[in-house]
Amino acid sequence: MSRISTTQKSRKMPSQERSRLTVDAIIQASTYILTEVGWKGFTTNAIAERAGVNISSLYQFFPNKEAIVAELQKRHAAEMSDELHKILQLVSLQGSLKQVLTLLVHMIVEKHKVAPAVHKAVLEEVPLTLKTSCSDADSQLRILFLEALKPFMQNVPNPELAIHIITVTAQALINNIIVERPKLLQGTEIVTELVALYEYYLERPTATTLP
Amino acid sequence: MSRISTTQKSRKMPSQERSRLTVDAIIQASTYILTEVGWKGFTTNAIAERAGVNISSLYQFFPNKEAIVAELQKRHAAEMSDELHKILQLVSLQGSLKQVLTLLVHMIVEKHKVAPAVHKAVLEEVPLTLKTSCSDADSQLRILFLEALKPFMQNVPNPELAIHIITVTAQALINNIIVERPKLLQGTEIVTELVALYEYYLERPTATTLP
Amino acid sequence: MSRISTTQKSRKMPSQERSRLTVDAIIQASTYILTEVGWKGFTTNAIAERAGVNISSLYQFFPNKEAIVAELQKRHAAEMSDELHKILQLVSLQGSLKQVLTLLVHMIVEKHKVAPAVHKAVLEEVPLTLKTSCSDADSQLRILFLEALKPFMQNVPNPELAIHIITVTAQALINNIIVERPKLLQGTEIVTELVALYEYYLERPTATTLP
Amino acid sequence: MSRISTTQKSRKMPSQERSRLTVDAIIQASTYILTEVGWKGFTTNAIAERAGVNISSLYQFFPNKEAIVAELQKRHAAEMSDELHKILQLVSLQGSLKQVLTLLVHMIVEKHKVAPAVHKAVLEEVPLTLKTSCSDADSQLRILFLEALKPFMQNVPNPELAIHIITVTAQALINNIIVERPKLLQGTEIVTELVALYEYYLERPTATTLP
DNA sequence: TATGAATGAGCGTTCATTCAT
DNA sequence: CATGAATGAACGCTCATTCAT
Repeated sequence: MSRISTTQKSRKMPSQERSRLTVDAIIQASTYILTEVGWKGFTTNAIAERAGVNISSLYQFFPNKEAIVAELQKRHAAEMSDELHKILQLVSLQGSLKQVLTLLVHMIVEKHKVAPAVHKAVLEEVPLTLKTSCSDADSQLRILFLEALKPFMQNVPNPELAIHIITVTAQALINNIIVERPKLLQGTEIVTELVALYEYYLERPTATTLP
Repeated sequence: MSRISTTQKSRKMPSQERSRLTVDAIIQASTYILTEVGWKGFTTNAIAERAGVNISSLYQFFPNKEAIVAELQKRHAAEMSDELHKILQLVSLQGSLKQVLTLLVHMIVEKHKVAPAVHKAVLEEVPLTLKTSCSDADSQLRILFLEALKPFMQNVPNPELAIHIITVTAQALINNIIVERPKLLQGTEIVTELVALYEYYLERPTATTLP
Repeated sequence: MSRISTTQKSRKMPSQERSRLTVDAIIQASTYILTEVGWKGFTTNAIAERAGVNISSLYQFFPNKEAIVAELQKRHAAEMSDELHKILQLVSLQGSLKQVLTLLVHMIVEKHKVAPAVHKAVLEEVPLTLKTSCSDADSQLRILFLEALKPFMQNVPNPELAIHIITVTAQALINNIIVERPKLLQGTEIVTELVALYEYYLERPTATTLP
Repeated sequence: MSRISTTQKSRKMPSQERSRLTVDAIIQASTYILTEVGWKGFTTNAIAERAGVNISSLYQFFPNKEAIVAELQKRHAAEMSDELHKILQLVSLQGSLKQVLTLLVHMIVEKHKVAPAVHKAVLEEVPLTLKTSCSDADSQLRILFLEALKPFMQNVPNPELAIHIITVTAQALINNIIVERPKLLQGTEIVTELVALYEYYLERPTATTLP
């Protein structure tokens, strides 16, 4: 399965104000189509038409369709990352594990409530084969999480793995809830449950051993 | 988003043995293409060619492409379900929570190791829009889990939600590990961690309350 | 400059009578467009439309545009080859060099008169990069020429090269005349000249040496 | 002072001088692309980018793509012509036919060896439909050839046609050899053969008649 | 019934060329 | 004037699906 590198010759970055608008229109149209129509309708022609720009203009700024998807993901990840960043720095040095966890989980859930459509679309519609590793944003995020939660860990043999498990499961669960049980997002139950899930996982009474 | 009815009944009940073989050939070819080539190569023509059946024959047994995907997922889910069924019945009445959890998680992990390609393909390649809710198989499974783990629960306000959380997170985590850290599957660490994650989540020392 | 092999997976050969007609229609339409419109108008869509077949049908029998060009050339070369074959076998064993040469050149010229449009189109319109080596037909032809003319050669150091030179120059000259001086084809002058050109080249009075 | 002159320059001369540079850059870029990439990559945008000039500037000096091709051919033809000019004037009045022919053919071959890439590109990549008749350069050249070789002709009924035949066939053969048998260019065999071909064609023992 | 042939709709992408600043 | 941005018109090609034998 040969894949063309997504980051090939990224077409000219817009230098004039005019083209900045064009690029924004394309991104906006892409977002709209992905969220409202889905991946099947996510065609370059449709995007250009919805953006009100010529298809060739689209290709002047994005070398191919994948690049649009990548940009979408990049922007989405950056948004999330920024916000998390701020909050993490605020809460990291104060409070109990439960308090910190509550804040973190609450924040994640809130973040997902804000733009659930985009989030869902990026996560659900884009074929996983096209997903950029997001490693930059993700790994940075995990480092922050690690630093914020490490002080509370007890008997955790592999803190980095624990953080990995937490972030992956939290993301997955919230996404699943968005899709399958959206009403749960409106209460606090889901936050409570996730805090409960992770609290004792990090503060283990004794080392976990197989009997 | 208008969707064409996905789950029309398969046009023809394979009453004869020949039909059964044809359908199997199609399913087998579909599986091969999905795992070895990916969703992009998953075209009805390609499937028919690989299956050695005429494209029209394919459409005699499957009303459209989605039906093939649905059948694939159905078979895959059924396979998993069956196995889980058996094991769950074996272990449900004996041992401690940790033992039961260990067995369950170990089993899930093992199951994923056996056919990771198919699993990954069904999970990663098929656009989520096409994913049948799998509610039949899944909900049955969750009932089994619920029955197996309920006796151990302490201070769990919503057992059904807890099971939901466990199954969703476990699936997600294992899938993530298959994709991003496949080497972890070879050791027992991941099982240990998941057991640790769920053990105290189900046997909570005291009711979880926000301070 | 990477080239994709032209002879990749040549699509299904037509087995039914119906598709034979389709292929013929495509070839005929291709010929028409190439001769009457030129390379610039030689698009697969135009060919299909002119042929009265669906564009997809075209691609059912030709893997890509190059394959159509190749088929065109193949058929054209085969036609020429066949005729030359026959005539060469007739004249090879009788007459003087001048007579044989006259027949050969006359035949080539006549052949070009018959289908000058196709010939010109294949030779002039198709970018040389797409020209198949034609080695099969051409080399066979040259072998025939060699056998027919070798008995007459005197003091020719490299008969095979001489044949190469003769065929290449004859082709080129006639093509040039078709394009630039078509009226010359109507008289016998051009035949006379070519015979004169080749006659003494093959029957050299003495070995050619540099003084 | 220098400032004034500079201003003057930048108003008048330099604009012409600049234009020249721009045109040269375009021509140079065109040559590069045609030789190194081929006709398929020969797009106005690519040319402008490679030349380091804006696409609109390109269209300020060339009304369309064809004009670039024409200029390319014109310059190439002029180059060849110039050189031939000089040599022809040198050799025309001395030596035997064989000597003159040898010099001429040798010169043509050498000329092709020098810039075979450009030559080949202009000849092979440009669709023949776009080829300018080159009549200016070519006909001038042929006149020179005619004057140089006419004194040696014996029993040649149509000297002008003979020259036409010689130039066309020589060009074609050498081009063919560049493409198909480039190794032949390294020896003298090809020169010898061409001289042999033309020598007796021009000095015919007796008038050529059909029996 | 099983098969080869057919097809409409559309996709991603390009390019020669022109506008507008 | 020079430049970045814009654009219309295609182009090569695919695919899910249906027809006709």
